[in-house]
Amino acid sequence: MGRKPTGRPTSFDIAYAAGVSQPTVSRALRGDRSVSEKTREKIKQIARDLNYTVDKNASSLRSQRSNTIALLFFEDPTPDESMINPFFLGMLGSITRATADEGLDLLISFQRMEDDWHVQYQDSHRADGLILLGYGDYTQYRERMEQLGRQGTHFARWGSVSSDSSGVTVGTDNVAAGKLAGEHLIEQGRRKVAFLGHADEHYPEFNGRYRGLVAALGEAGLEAEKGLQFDALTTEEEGYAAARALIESGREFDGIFAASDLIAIGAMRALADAGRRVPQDVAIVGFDDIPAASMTTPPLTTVMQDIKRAGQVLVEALLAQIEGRDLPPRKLPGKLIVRGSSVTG
Amino acid sequence: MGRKPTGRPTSFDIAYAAGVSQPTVSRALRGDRSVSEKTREKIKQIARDLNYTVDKNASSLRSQRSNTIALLFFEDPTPDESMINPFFLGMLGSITRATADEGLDLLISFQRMEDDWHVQYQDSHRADGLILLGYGDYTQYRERMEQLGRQGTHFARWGSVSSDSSGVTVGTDNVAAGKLAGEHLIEQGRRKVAFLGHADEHYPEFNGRYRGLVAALGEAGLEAEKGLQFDALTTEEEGYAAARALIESGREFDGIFAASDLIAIGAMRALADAGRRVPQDVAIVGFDDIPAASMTTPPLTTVMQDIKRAGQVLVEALLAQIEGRDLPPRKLPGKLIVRGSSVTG
DNA sequence: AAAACAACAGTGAACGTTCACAATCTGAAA
DNA sequence: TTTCAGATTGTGAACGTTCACTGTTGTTTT
Repeated sequence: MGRKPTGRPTSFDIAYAAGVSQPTVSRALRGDRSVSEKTREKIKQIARDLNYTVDKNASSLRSQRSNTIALLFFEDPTPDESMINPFFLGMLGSITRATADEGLDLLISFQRMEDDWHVQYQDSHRADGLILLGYGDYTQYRERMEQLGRQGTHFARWGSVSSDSSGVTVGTDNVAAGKLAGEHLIEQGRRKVAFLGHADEHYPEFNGRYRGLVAALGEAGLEAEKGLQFDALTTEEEGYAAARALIESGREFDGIFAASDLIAIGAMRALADAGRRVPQDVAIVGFDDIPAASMTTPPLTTVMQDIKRAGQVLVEALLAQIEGRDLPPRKLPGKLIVRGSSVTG
Repeated sequence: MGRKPTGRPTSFDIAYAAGVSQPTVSRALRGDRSVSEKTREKIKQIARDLNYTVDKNASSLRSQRSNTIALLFFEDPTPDESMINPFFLGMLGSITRATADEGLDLLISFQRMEDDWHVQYQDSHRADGLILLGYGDYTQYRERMEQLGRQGTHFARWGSVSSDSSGVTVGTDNVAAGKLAGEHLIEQGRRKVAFLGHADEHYPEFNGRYRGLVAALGEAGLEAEKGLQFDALTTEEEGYAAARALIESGREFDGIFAASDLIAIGAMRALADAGRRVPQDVAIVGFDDIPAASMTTPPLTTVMQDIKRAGQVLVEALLAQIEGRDLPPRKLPGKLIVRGSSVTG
């Protein structure tokens, strides 16, 4: 008689060994206050001895809470699936850390815009909420987000902070950060600053950075030439192409503010190919501070996004939302990192 | 009468609507062959209409299978937690893709060597198996792996392929790959090739690469000078320091094989600071082919590890092990990527 | 001393599946 | 006609927790 000899121990085994009822074991291990210290210690000790761990599935099923969140990367139709935006990879590290600190598990998934199983994550009780990271044309996934909102799915998103109807958004204050970059270039004596990156409202983050640059120029009594803005998505190739277009336009310029580091790196290569010296002929500032930024020659001046804080804030905001108290959108400051690509001497 | 009006639908709701029993719904959606096509279609349609999805927790609890695997990064005590080895980040992308293709969810977690909750993932039924990625002193986590083995935990590991007692190991054929690098340098006319990276048995991967280099030199009738090997872990800083030590040793050298790209990048910086030209004075070859490798000036010649395939093979091996059929260790070939850092003209 | 209240532990059910087995219904074999 | 294998579906239980209550103490209040 007795229980089957095989398999991992359950809370019943612990209860039997401790001489208490099974729910008491559950309460004790969960930290419920209504268990006396003495009993709790005893139970914990036995659990440790028997190598017992709470079954996550049973626990989640009964409590309807998985203590897991899903991190979803949305990519624009990327030709090469393996090449992930390094900035988001950094974010991944930070979010991992933040979730671990909260005792949450993290499920991750890369998705293309076309897919739509993201809607399933919370429905199937795999996760209590979602964190969305994505870039590319904003309007494309605005619709998805509204769908999530309608379903009552909890989610937090990194991106341009605006008055979205649902979910919480956390993002860098792009306008202020762009202004930092502009002011720095102006301080370095640059007068004709080009902007590489999409600047229309489909790309609200880039757009904010552009507006910041324009504002900085304006305050210095300079004018932002419209002809000095060239579209580029955040890849090295597009940065190269945009810089090439800029050079071939024949317009004069002595500074470049690139909407992302990858664009800046591509641009630096184009400048080198065209025989323009960085920083002597052209000072260049990027955005993101990805690891590669410090490895270029010359090292790239850039605006750092506070990735570490970003992860914390995203998780915080998501948890708040899950618990029913909605948080307002949050803007994080950017920080200028001055390196060799923008200062002479 | 009737069920409570709120909450998401369960399989009972679908069963009621379809006029069948609840287990039949489960069978139909699961793809069980013993359900007639007609019934299955009907059930699937209704499920779609009612926006029903199977509850992952209930399913996993009953079936004792979570269809989830956990990806664990082991880091050596890293001062800056946010800086993750870019090579492993690439691997992450590949593993994500592979798990998604198999219909598996992926749980991720970064751990320091000191932690030991990794043992819990399978016990608590969060995951069916583990994939381990890590670098640093091998002996440090050899012990952990044996513990996992004793517990009967399923796991696959990326690293140096050897005769480990438990788990499956998948890795690049480091000796062959190192030989590729050596042969290339020799072809470029280099005769005194230094190796930057730990080369002792505590770091079996680096050790294999070193042995490959020595073999290539040997076959060309050259000798590997022991004084030309300098320790370095896989960071830019250590690469810089190692190259610095090499230069200051006063020994002659005209080629460098770095055990990783990060080391190579650090070394290139040290060479530049010392006024040595790459590739004219010193040809340099790295290992990994991380994204930054193509962005340095000059672009870095390196040995590419087949990341994409690696992810597939790891997942494959793990699944096989979970299903009880153990697979032998797998070695993947490396591929030489020639760029500007090793060829003149 | 009776009543009221904590503090703690036990009881039975519920979460939403999947499993093992029994039951039904077909059409074909005997 | 009887029988039986094969194809479907239904029945009851089980997976291992957590939840909502009920009970039992011992302590404090009036």
